[in-house]
Amino acid sequence: MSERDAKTDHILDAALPVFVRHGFRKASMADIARAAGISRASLYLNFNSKEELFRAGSIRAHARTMRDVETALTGPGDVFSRIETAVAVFQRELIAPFAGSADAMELFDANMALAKDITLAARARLIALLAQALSDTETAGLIGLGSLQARPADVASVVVAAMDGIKHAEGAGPHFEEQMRLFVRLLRAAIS
Amino acid sequence: MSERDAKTDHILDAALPVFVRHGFRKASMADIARAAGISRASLYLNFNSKEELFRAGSIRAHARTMRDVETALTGPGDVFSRIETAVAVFQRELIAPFAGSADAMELFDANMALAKDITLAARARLIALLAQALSDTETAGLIGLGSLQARPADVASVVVAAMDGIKHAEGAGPHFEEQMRLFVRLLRAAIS
DNA sequence: AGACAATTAGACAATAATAGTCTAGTTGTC
DNA sequence: GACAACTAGACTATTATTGTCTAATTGTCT
Repeated sequence: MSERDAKTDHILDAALPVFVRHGFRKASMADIARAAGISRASLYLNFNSKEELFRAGSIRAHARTMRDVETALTGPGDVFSRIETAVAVFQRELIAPFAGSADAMELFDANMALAKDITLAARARLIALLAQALSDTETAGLIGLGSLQARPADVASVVVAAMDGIKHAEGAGPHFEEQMRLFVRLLRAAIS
Repeated sequence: MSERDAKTDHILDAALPVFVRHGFRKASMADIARAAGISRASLYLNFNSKEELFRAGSIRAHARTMRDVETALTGPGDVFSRIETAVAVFQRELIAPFAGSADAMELFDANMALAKDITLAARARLIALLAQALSDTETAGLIGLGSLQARPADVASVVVAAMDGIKHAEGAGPHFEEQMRLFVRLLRAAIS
């Protein structure tokens, strides 16, 4: 890792809790510079604007998460437990850290305004990865999608949609993993 | 309680977490109005300025705390346990709620700027109450201050100073009550 | 109905905070 | 000394916030 990347990482590490605490709008570049232990001028040497900085943070978080999601899907266990883990990773790394913020809505709005492409691409990739896992497992004869009359990609889409729905349910904080486990049991029963 | 006081209380209840979360400067009147579920215009009908609102909150917190401190000092137990409880109450109600904030320093600064008189009066009253408790106990012959060559008010001042010192010690969050208990044991050993 | 008090959304000007840029000076490294 | 990275601080343009005001709305009382 280059010096430059290390510094970028350090700044983003410092910026994250500032955004979580204050939201995008109220988090000032001065706050972020102070948190990173550098001057405001230096901060602008690394990022041309607050929006670019936020976008870089979103890009890094998505990249890390998708790496972990891939790891989860190539790990041990049957396809259901791997899907369950992958979805849990996606939720834990990309959603939970911000959902706890009082400005969660504003942060998600900022993300869609500044990193919509990244966010949608990651979501599409998650669906594709889940579909691939299902497809491989079906080819191996371990599950059967015939009874559902659905392609792997369709099932993967439903899994991700369910994840979204469970996430958005009220008071879903501690319930997410539990509800997601239930959904996976349901899935397992349907296509095993 | 009049309707007016109930509304005032409701607003202050809503404003407190906003100040704790954002600090005085970044907490806007719009934030507070939203938290209280009223319009900004209505907020200005109840408080003429943000500073006046903050001051009212400080006044209320100090009044409540001093009431609880008095209760603690007239409660059961020997004078040492009563002092320990009283100081713990003072700390828990007036300091701990803000010390947890990321903007703790700014909040204490704002308080000294806007409610210095209230704050110093409460502190003086705490010392006076402790001194009175010590004095009564000495009159009853249960403790002796002679060996220290100190008046009750002097001992009370030292107790409060110790409280401050322990509060300000680094990482004192969970250690406060424990260290304060130790100090009280020390006090007990000295003048019992 | 009509008077009344409390509230609201929204406009408004004055003030303050912030973003982004720039300069001059510092520090540490080759 | 040359160089790159950094810094404090000044600076303007933009944006946010404060505190005030008006007109409209709502609910309450007579």
